[in-house]
Amino acid sequence: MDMKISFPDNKVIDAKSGITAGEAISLWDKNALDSAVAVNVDKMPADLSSVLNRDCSLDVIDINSDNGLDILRHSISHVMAHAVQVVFKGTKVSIGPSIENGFYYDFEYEKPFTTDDFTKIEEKMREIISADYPFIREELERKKAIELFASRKEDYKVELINDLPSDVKVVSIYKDGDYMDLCRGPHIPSTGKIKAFKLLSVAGAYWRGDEKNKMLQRIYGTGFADEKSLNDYLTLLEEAKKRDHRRLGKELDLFQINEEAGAGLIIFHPKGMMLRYLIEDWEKKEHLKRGYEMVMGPQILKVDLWKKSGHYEHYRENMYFTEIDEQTYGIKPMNCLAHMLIYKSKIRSYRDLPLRYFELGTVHRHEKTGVLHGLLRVRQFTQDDAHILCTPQQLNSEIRAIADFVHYAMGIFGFEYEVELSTQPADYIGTDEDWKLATDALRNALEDNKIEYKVNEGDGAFYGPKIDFKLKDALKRKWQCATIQCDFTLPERFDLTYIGADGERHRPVMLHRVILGAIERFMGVLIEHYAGAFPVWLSPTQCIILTVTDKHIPYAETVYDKLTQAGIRAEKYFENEKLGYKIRQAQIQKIPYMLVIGDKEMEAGTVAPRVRDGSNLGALPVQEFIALVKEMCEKKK
RNA sequence: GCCGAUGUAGCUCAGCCGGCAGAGCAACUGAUUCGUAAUCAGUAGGUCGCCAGUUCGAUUCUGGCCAUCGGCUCCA
Repeated sequence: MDMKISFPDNKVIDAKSGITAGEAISLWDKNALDSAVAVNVDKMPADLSSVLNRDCSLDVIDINSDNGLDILRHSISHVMAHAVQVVFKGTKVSIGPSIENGFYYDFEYEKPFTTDDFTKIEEKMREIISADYPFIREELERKKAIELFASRKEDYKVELINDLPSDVKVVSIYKDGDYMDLCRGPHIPSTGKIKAFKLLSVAGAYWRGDEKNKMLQRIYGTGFADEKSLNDYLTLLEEAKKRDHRRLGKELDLFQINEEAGAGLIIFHPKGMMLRYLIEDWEKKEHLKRGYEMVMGPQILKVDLWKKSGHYEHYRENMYFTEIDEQTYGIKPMNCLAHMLIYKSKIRSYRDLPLRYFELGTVHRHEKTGVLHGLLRVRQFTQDDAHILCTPQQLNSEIRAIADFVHYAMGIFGFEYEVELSTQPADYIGTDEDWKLATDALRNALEDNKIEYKVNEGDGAFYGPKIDFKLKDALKRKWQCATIQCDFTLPERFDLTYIGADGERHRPVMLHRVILGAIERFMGVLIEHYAGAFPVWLSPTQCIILTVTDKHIPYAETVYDKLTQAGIRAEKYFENEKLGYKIRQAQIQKIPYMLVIGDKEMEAGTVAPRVRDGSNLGALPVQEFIALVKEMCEKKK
């Protein structure tokens, strides 16, 4: 029986029913199979070995495509599980998907795996690869599959099959050599197709991601189409390590986290504080331009107020409390409460709205020890927080204005970001009706303004849904910085009202929002983003003056004075060292400009700026250099 | 909080299967006065994370705690 198979180039070939997808592909293009890992049959992914018996369209999944790489990595995870079960008898397997940049597999084994075990596992993997076992797909009736995995004591697999929806009658398994795994597929044709892989790390991971479940051992690894791509990736990891903000924070003398002071608490050194000051100063001005008013609330507020807001009930675990004169106070984990009280201090008219209260508010949250991470996850941090109280009709334009603000701010720093809409979580306050209103308000604002977003179900704050802006750092990790949260509940709980045009009392809506998020976290991301080489406007030290010999010091002093008088952040480096040494030191400190002062400059009354990138601006009068730096600051370069 | 690893000089890291603690860089002193990524010599610097236990003796072995790192869970 003949059938017609079509390909993406619109070529249609006739083939006998019963040939495999792989055979069909080589009939179409004899070279296409070389880099093929799987195939889409009528847009559904399938193995190259899958048998065709009706008219269909085929589309090769190339190893160099994102999809192909996923399939390759997933197959490598099977090979790793295979190897682990051979090397460590009695290991139970659970799940092993491909992930961004690699794959992992979760195991249960009596003893902890260490990175030293990787050598043995990798060796066994290489054996499996050179044996070139084909990946063989088999379909089993659900009950049979349960029996099969139960007989092999693979409890996790049994649980997975049991939990499949009841309409699933048949499951697929894949075999390579004497290993078998429950798997949807597809897989690469055989283990020999694997050319480049490496195991990277081992870590604990809860079964099914639930902390109530047993903790399994997760081995992370990665794989690529070829050795070179793998090495490029490993080099990239090394480069990323070099721009780790914790390392740069030390090297550039920006901040410390001191064991004696406490975990998750940042101590800013002069240079780190200068960076912070520059960011905050810029940000305050930007807020004032946009109709925000600066306010400030206290660090601690009586516990009853936290009960009123719902924080006590829903956020207590993350809060610190203290006793003063037999009264319990909560140390603020959020800034909204004082802002509510400011609103309530007067009778408000619809003409007053929107009110935009802005505070660089320092908050404390009791984060679990295991999650603390440099500047990115801390216990005390300062948010560039604002609460906007407005009428429901004003929501849309306010949200738009915030989204524009975020876009502008991210542009200044050159960050890419993605937008997510997070909806009602399991633990929440307020009515479902208000939640719907709030969620719709956010969604409509996104849609009206044609902002692309994805939905994060159940990820909202306890008092309202939110729009999250996730920016990407050097390691391509996504960090939540800006967020907009829509809240109908707190105005209700605090009985906030305004007098409308109709003379009646109405309830305002509140938007919580941050632009940079936490200043600490933002700085961490910023350090990695710039690899410590801050643009001129943000550099704690903008230029460093290097003397060639001691006799140039008096003139260098006059240059230093002119620069500092002009508001340029300059440093002296007049030590008795060779120029090359000083340049090296300045280079390591990533200072934007080095001003070399020698005979030529002294005689001509100039400076010779060497730029951080190694280029040279030649001799410039000091005033000209000052103008240049000022222009850079003006342009936020 | 959970799993695993780690904690030695300001920094990066050796070392110790129980017997006086080591290097490079940085710092300090001196010599050198030098033109675009490391001049030479010398000096000083450590309760070997903290607290117990075992031992004649613990930085080393054991236990607890603290902190850090890689993840999980949670989050700005």
